[in-house]
Amino acid sequence: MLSMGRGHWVRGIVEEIIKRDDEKIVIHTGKTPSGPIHIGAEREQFICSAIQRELKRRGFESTFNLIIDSYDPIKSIPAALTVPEWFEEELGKPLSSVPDPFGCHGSYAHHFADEFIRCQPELGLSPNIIYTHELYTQPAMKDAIRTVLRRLDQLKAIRRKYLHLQEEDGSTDDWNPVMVVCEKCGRIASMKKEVIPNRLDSWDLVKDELTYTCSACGHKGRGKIGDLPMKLSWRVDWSAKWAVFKVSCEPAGKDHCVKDGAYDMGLEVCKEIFGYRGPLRVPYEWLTLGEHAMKTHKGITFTPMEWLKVAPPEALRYLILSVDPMRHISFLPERIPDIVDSFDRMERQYYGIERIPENTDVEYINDLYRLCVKSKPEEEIPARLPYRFATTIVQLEPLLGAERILSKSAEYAARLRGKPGLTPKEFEDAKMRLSMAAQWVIQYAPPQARFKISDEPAFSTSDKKERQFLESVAQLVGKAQTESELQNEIFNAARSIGLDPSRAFAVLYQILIGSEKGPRLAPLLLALDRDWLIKRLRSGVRSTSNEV
RNA sequence: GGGCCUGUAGCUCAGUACGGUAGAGCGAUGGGCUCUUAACCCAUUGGCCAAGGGUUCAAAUCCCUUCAGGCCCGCCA
Repeated sequence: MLSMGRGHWVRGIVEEIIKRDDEKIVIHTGKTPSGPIHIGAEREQFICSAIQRELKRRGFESTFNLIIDSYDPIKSIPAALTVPEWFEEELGKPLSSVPDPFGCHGSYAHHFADEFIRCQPELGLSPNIIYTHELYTQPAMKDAIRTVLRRLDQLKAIRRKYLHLQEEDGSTDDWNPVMVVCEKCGRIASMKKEVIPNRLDSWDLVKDELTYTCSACGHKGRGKIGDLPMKLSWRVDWSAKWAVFKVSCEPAGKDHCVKDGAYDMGLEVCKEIFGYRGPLRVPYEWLTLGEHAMKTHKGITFTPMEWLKVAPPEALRYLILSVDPMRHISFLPERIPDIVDSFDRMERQYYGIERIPENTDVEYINDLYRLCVKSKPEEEIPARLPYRFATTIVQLEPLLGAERILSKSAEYAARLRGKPGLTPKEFEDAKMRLSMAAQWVIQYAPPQARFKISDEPAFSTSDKKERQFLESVAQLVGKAQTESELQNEIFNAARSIGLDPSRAFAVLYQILIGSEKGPRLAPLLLALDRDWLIKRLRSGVRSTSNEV
């Protein structure tokens, strides 16, 4: 996709949008809050965000709406969710009128939508939020319902074509796409074995009246189109919103973009029934959790909120926006340090302090960086605490304490940029990365990335020089030392005994953390309780002297 | 049955729209650094570009055919 001077893929999309010459540019995206909304949904959000930013860069204003499909019926309860027994009764009601099983929001829809929405500003996104249960009270949507009923035969023909239904004349096709929320039981569909929407029995467009039968409780109702709570079914609903909002562009997952799929049919309905040409389609592939697709209903999810606990928002934007929409992204939480470090590298390239590989489009880097930062790039490159470093030092917290971890980290981050210290903003960033890294270590770090001081030494030596060395170090730590003195003294001790320094360090790490390598030694030794440390060092000798 | 995506170094992937003879990061190995913040620097190691055929002076790139993996087409983005 990228090559010399071409820039980011979003440019191509934006060019097509501009070519449409819409009066107003409206970008849409939607999500059904049927359960926890996972990180894959952010792909659509970020694509829209990127489009909006690129439009702005070219001097075009645009509107970015996030439609929450809160009026859809709840069809099942996600496996990962524990709900009260009586929740079965809620199936078939609009998500917006199902109670929040956690009790903290006004409805089921609000609970899950809200968690997602609250993450959006953190991720550099600021869509207008539109709930469909509110949208459907608007006159424009009521009109859309009237339009659909007026042109029902034409609509049915389109539907038959896309769903490959046999009957040619449609004489037995009594389908209609208008669903009514039952005044008696509150359901919009029954969920017994399959989804059976509440249907209209009759309608009178002159009187603006209709009758319906509830498929769940059997209630027969009647009322004005303007008064009754109702919605259009899926593919027609999508088109209606396109037409009502005059949507210029809406990305969609590959499932909807299949030939003769929902998007194709939606566009035709939009054009033929509502008289609007419909949006530019931007198809995108899925973001999977390793090998597996995320499935809300099976509880296989990773949510934006979980991301924000362990990694910076820019890195998520980077993960998603650095990949062509039609390419599949395989995400694994274990790889977060790679992702953050890659983002940092790109940042350094943007600011010209890291070499850009040959054949790489500089414009692409520039575009991508601007799309990844939350608002605008800073004048100067911010000093960053490398995430991988953070994952290491944070594991020393039980020994060094939070304060020294923080000061060490700040010092290190500043030194990497050749600065005397961090600005308050950079300091906050470093602090944030430390807490994220700490959380990552707890939740996602693979075994080789973890270490800790073992309670019992897992190592002892019978080598004479090594034993002598350990004794020297035990004596060294008994004296007051600065870090650099101690570090040098350890080297000197090893040399004077004739022990290879790298071996000497390995021995110490083995005794302390059961590994060949570890964090810088002197600060670690000084941070430990002195008596404990001396005992530990000598234990590495004593246990063998018993054997000998 | 129909459609989409992917297959390039141990790993993650650039490079494919406009063909010019394979790159990056990570890893691994070796070395350096009065000697380790798993740092840094240097070097080395790495690939029949899934397979076959075609077009061409020239193919990872275009065309055709296979194979493998993933996914979608019943309101899951």
